Amino acid sequence: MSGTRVYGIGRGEGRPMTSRRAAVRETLSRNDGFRSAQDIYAQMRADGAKIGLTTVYRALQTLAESGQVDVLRTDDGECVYRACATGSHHHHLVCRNCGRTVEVAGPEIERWAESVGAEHGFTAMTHTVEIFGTCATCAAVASAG
Amino acid sequence: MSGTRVYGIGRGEGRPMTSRRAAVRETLSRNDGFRSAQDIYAQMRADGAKIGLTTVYRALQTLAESGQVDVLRTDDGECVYRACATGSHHHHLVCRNCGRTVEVAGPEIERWAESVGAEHGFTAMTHTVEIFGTCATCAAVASAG
DNA sequence: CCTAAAATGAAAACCGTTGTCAAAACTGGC
DNA sequence: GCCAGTTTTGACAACGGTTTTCATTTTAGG
Repeated sequence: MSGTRVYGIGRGEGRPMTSRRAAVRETLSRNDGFRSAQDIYAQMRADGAKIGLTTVYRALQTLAESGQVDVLRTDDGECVYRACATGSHHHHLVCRNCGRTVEVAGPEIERWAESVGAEHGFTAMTHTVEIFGTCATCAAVASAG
Repeated sequence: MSGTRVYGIGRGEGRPMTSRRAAVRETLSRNDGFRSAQDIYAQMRADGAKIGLTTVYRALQTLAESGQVDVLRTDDGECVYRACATGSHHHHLVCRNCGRTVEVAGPEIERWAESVGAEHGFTAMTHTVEIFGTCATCAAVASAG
């Protein structure tokens, strides 16, 4: 992943970009895959940052609201976040082992979802599409180890 | 939805079908959409059933493990369950207002997910695809009221 | 019946997350 | 620089869905 691309730095999107929020975003963007609030908190503390868990939670949800990071829910109900390279609509191909994530577009999926909904009289459609798999690296490690 | 179709009644799938489990499944199958454990519990108690919340949780997860009901997570992290008419792989078109659910097949989606994964060297792919919208009935009510 | 194994349920524990509230850090005037 | 007003921060408590614990009840076989 790219990692250093940031969005509207210095102005924020609705809310001011405080130092803590910037630090949270920066930490998140150094990560390849989706990370939980507690992961980010632990990582920041390990790096010597002075920040509270509550603030990390708040920063992440602010960033999510403003569209600067993507949110997902894991199977066990945990919220995980990721600083995606693109602000436009996309889906994710996620390694279930290491969390490595590839952003994928799927225009045919958008069309499919729309038509399925219309077919049944539904309107104002939205959808969630995530693909999980084992990435090449993890598969190699698994077969070698 | 059909509602009365049941699966392997009287034998279970891995675990015995106890009276409570049967009651939970029966209650769930009387519902159109996805329902939470607490919904089912409340409904059963309202119907006069003598059952504990813990048992409802356990019954639902047993039924889910054995593939007799489908599980989803709502945006706020709640687990919701549904007795689907088909045991084979499918997706859901869910009314975000009333929960009414239509089961949809999407062979092109399966192919798409598979090829996207392969393209990036991923293996053992799985995916989650859910479509949300406002059903015709709810849209009508909203515009009338 | 009688016993062993499984299921049940009330209450406690869990755990991610959100609310509370006082202290700290910004903000725009003076 | 200093002040009043507002926002942010963070330790801690509370919340809510879910799971665990454990004593009791039910079920299945002899």
